[in-house]
Amino acid sequence: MQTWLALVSVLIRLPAALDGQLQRDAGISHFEYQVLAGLSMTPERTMRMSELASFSDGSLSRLSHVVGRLEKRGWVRRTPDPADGRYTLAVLTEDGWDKVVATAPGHVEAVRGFVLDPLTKAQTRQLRDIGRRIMRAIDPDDTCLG
Amino acid sequence: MQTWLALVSVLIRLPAALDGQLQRDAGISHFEYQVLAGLSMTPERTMRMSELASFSDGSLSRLSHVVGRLEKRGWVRRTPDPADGRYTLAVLTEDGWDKVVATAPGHVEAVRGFVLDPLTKAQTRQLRDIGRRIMRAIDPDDTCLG
DNA sequence: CTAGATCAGTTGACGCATCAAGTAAAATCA
DNA sequence: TGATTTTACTTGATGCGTCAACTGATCTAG
Repeated sequence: MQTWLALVSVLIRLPAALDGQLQRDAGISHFEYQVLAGLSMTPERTMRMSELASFSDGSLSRLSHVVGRLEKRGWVRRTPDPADGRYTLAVLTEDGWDKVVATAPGHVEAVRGFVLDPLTKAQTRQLRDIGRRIMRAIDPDDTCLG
Repeated sequence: MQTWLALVSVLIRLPAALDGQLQRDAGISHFEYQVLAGLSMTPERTMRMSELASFSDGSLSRLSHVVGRLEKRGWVRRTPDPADGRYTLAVLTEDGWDKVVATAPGHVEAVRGFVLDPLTKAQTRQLRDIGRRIMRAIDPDDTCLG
């Protein structure tokens, strides 16, 4: 019960704190950051919309709206996949890359400050395992986690 | 890093899973449930709006909107606090009490299924401590947690 | 080779959260 | 006592996420 109440607060307040940091320092939401960061991590800075959606834990519809906005800001562009016209490729532009490079350090520091630093090494390891167990309970046939 | 990726998924998917269960089974959001459950836990089934807001980890504005909806559904009513006219008391109605009683078991079971059951006893204890440490890092002068 | 089914993505309407501005009651101070 | 400030809350405009309906491309059966 105590565990649960502690967790509920974290579930609400930690995302709010992280969103706040990104919004203040970079003018983007955490979801937008995940999208840009996801693209930046691939060799070609490119991903299919559906891949990107599951990577960033969002629906395809949500991603479509968000990428639309990111496109207007000049950080992403879309092209049909030459290999299969049903897929759409989201590509990080040069400006988008710069945005990620400028934003990442502050965000990583916030994550450290809020989550990693307050915990012991053992707790950090435990938390990784705890997270995986919970994810398995929520969605047994999920393949996102290593 | 692995810890962080695991945690991000939990932060997004666990609330979604819990919201989903409540929405399907009771037609209310997790926040609405927290509000009703909070009121149901006090002896007089009554709380000041500002107390209720901090209990349920939401802004006063958000609570005001939500209580407005709950009032329309007949589960809560509002009266000015006789002791101080600035405060508004939110009171759980009989129908509201019945709603909580009908909803709680399914929700508790979902929490068990998603969070508590997959973890060992030691992990559950660890998670409580982890949650508190994170909350302290986010908001050092927060008094919500025991 | 073509008719239907399926897959990937987009779009628009609706609901909820957030922010800024507003109201009303109590406290503070002149 | 009256004027100002503070506190508690409400309201309305705006923006984002969700759901259902849609478009177009590819696959499959006959």
